[in-house]
Amino acid sequence: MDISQLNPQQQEAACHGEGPLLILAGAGSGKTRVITCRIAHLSAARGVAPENILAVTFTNKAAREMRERVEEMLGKKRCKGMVIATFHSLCVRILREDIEALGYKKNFSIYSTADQLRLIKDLIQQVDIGGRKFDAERVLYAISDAKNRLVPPEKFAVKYHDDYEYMAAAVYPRYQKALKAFNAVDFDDLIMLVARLLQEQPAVLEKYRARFRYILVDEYQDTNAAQYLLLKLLAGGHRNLCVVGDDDQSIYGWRGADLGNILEFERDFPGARVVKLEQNYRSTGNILAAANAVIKNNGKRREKALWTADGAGPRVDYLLCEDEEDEARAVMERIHGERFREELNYSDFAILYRTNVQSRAFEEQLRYENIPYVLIGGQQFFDRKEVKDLIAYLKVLVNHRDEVNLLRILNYPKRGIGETTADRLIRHSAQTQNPLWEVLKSAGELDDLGDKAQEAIAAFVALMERYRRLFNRHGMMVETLRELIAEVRLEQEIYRTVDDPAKARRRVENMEEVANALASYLEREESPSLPGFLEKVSLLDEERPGRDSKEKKLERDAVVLMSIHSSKGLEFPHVFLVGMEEEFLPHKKTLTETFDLDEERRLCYVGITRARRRLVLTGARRRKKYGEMQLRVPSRFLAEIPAELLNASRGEEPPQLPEEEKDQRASKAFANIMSILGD
DNA sequence: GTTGCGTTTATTTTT
DNA sequence: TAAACGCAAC
Repeated sequence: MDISQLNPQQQEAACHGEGPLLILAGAGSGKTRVITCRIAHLSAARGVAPENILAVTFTNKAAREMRERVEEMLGKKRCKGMVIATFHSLCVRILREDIEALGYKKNFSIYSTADQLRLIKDLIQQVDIGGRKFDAERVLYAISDAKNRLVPPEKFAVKYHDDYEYMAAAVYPRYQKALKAFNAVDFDDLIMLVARLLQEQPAVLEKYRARFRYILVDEYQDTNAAQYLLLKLLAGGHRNLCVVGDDDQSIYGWRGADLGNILEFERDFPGARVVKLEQNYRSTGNILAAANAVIKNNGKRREKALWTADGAGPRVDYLLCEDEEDEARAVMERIHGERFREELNYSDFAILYRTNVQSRAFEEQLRYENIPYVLIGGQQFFDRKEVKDLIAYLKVLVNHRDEVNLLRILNYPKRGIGETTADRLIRHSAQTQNPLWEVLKSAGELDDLGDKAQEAIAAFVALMERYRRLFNRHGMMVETLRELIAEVRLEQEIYRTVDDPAKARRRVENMEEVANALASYLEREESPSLPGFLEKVSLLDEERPGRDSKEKKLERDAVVLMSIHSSKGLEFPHVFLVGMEEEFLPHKKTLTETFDLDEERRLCYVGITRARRRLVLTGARRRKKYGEMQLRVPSRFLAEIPAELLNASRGEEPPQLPEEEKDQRASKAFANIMSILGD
C-alpha cells in the first residue's frame, strides 16, 4: 500500500483510527481508493484481523471491485475472512445462520419482485374492495416503502386516505403473514429482519459486534432507515463506523434512501470526524464549475465545491434542437466529428437521459448511421418468463413451503392439475391450516378430487421428491437440472406456445443459460449447493446468466446509452446529457406529485459529473409525446449554469430565464390581462 | 386455452 | 404512440 499517493485529505481519511468517521466524497474524488486504502491500513498498520473488518456496498460490482483492490494491496491470504459484501448478501449470511430465532427456517426462499407481485395480486383479490381493480405494483411499492421505514404491518397508518393506502393497509399484514407461512423473505425483509434480529436478540447482536469491529460503508447517502438501524446496532459498541458518501449524489430517495442519514451523521454518532474530499480527478474545470453551479442551488446539503488541478478545458456545449430526430442527428454529428478528430473509440461516448423512452430516437439514428451501440437497462434476464419458470422449480425443491412458486409450476407444463383442482387444494390448505405441499402429499385421501386429478398430483409429488434427492447427488447438479428440464418438457412447452420459431429458440437458449450459470457457479464455489446457487441468482450476483451484463456491455467498443441513474459511479470522456427540458429533468412527476426538485437537481449533477473531458447538453424545441407534438421548455437547470461556461450553438436562444423572473413575467402577463378585462 | 379487441397508462431500479 | 392488461368470445 502506498499512502503517499493519496492527497492530504485522502490520507487523513484512510489513516483515521478508532471512532466514527464520515468521508464526504465528491464525484470523482477517489473514494474507492480511500476506502480500500483504509482497509489496507487497518490491516497492515493497525494489525486488525481480517475477520474483524466488514465493508458494505450497495452493488455486487462495487463489492467485487473493492475486494479485488484490497486483495491486490494486501495479498489474498491476508484478506481471508474479511467480509466485503452488499447489504443484502451480508443480511442473507446472517439470516442463514440465525433466522430461526425469528421463527423462519434456514432454507427460506428469497422472493423476487415477480414473486412478490404474484402474491400481492392474489391478496388484492382476497381483500376485494367493491370489485375495483388495483395495480399490484403500487400496492407493493407502498408496502416496500413501509418496510424500508421500519413500519410493521400493525403500525401502517393511512395518511392521505387514498384507496391505495387502504388497500396497502389491508394487504400488508396478510402479505407478511403469507411470506412467513411460505418460509420466504423479500428483499426488504432481508434488511428489516436482520435489524429486528439484532434488536431483539442481545446474544446475536453481541456475536456480530464482536465479529465486526471495524465497519465501512460505501454510498452511505443511499441508506434507508432499516439499513441505518442495522449499522447503528452493529457499530453500537465500538463505534468504529466509517461511512463514505456524497449527499449531492443521492438519487434513490424514491426507493427509501434517507438523505438525513448522511446529513445528520455527527448527531447520530457524536464526536465523529468529518473529512471532505473535494479534489476531483475526473473532469475538466469547466465541467466541474457547471456541476458546482447547479448543485449549489440545493437547500439541504453539505457545502462542498469540487476543484481540479487540471485545466479548464473546453466550455460545456448546449445544443437546442428542433425535435427529437434533430437532437439525435446532432449528437451523431458530434460523435462522428470528435471521434475522427481525437481518434476516439465509440465507447468513449455516452448518451445519458432521464427516462428510458428517450433512448428510442437515438437508437434509430445510431442504427441508421451504422454506429455500434449498447443499451443498458431494460428487461432483466430473470424477468423472463421461461427463466422464472425454471427457477420456480428450483425454489420449490429447496423450500417446499414456497407456495407462490409451487402454484406457478403445479400445472406448468400441463400435467392434469387444472384450475378447479388447484382451487380445491388451496381451499383444503386454508381450512386445515396445512401447508399446500402437505395437502398435495395427502391428496389421495381427499374425496372431492377425481381419480385422474389424484393421480396427477401423486405423480407431481413423486417427481419433486425424486428431484430433491437427485439434486443432492454430488457433482451432478447440472446434469440433474438438464434432466429436469427434459422430464417436465419445458422446452416442448415453449415450442408449443410460442409461434415465432426464432423467439422460441431464444427462450430455450435462455433456459440453457440457467444451466450454464449453474455450471459456472459450481466451478467457482468451494462448497456449492442448490440453495447457494438460488441465493446468488436472487441477489443478482455474478452468476447472472444474461450474456450481456452491464459490465460486459461496457467492455464493447460501442456508444453507451443509459439512464442517468444507471450511470452513477461511471465516467466517460464524452457525455451527452440529452433531453434537458422541463418535464424530463426535472421530471413531470416531481413537478406535480412528489415535488422533490432537489433530487432532480442531484440527478442533473450526477449526469454532468460523469463527463471527463467534454460535456454536451441537448434539448428539443418540440417533441412527439404520446403521439402528439408538444412544445418543450428548456430545463431550469440550464439557467443555473453561468453563461460564460456555456457554449450555445444551433439555437440562438439563451437558456431559459431564472424561475423568479419567469414568475414575474407570468404575473405581469396576468396583470395585463386583468387590466384589459377590467376596461 | 387461445385469440382478439378495447381500455388504460406512460420515472428512475444498486438488491 | 405503443405496450400491457383484462375480459369476452371462440
